[in-house]
Amino acid sequence: MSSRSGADLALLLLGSYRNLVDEVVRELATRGYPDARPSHEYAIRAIRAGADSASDLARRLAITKQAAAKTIAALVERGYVTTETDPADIRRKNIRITDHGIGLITESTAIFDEVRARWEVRLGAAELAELEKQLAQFVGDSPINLDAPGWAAGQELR
Amino acid sequence: MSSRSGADLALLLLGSYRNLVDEVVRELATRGYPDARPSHEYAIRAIRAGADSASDLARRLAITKQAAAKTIAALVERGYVTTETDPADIRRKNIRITDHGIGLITESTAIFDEVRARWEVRLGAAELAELEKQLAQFVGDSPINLDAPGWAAGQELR
DNA sequence: CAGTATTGGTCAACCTGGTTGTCCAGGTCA
DNA sequence: TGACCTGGACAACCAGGTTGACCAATACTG
Repeated sequence: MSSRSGADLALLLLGSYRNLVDEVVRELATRGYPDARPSHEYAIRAIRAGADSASDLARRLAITKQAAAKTIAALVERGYVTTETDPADIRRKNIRITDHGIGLITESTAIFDEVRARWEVRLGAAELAELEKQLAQFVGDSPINLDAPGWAAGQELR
Repeated sequence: MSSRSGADLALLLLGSYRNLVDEVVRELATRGYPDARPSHEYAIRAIRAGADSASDLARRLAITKQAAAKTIAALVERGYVTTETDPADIRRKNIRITDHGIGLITESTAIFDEVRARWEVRLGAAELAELEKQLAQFVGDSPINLDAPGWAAGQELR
């Protein structure tokens, strides 16, 4: 007999996520990044982690390369990255993060951590750490790689 | 000093949610509901909870009435609900859940609970309950009503 | 009761973040 | 040289929303 239903659990997880992320996006807007979206942050992080081409980014984020190309286009448009064709391989277009892009993830990281710190205060450090450990278990048996958070900003599943 | 970053925490939450929901959708497909999507389930639950018109559903799910109308159209198309104009108010179109719709949420609820039960086995009942209590805190201070899970299947935030 | 305000629904256009499918030019390797 | 990857791009589409404009029916008010 569960005190809560499984469906509620799903809503709790999603609700917590959205609370956290919405807060970050909101705060980011007030700090000079009004057009930054979560998917941008994840993409820039992936690029920084080594995804220096569209195909590369697609693999990291576990999305199609077309989707990756669109994301990159959005990032370029907002000035977070630039692209230039690879001299060694004409097909390739190397992605480089601009200072503005660096600024974005720097701020974003800070805000994420601030919100987490607030949660830590409310829950207690040990409790939050425990919670994260438990969540990691649920994610851990997933076929999806957490290092590759692309599935993050996705559709619901098709 | 955090053992984990705030950004990771976000990913853990989202990852757990998607693991849970993907599992439910997948299993639902094998049990005769191959076209059921999470948003459908949430919508039918809201309807069952009393949202008997499009505007009503919109309020419950905290989406626009146009979006609610689209969702209802999808539900009708799939045979989960039917609509008929209210005899007492010609404008209104009352929604009624079909047997097929009842079947969907019955199965869905069962599957959600099954997955939750598996998590419970892995974590321990007390631990999972604690986790849910903690998540409820994060969601609790939200302006959004958890009884109204519509914000659930949404865009990232605009 | 008339007149105004609210409410339920619909159409149309658009957005985001993805998806297929098709295609080609440029590199890789037998 | 020829057969094959691989990076990228174009086009069309989808889900699940959004705005905005609008109309008809009901409700409220003087």
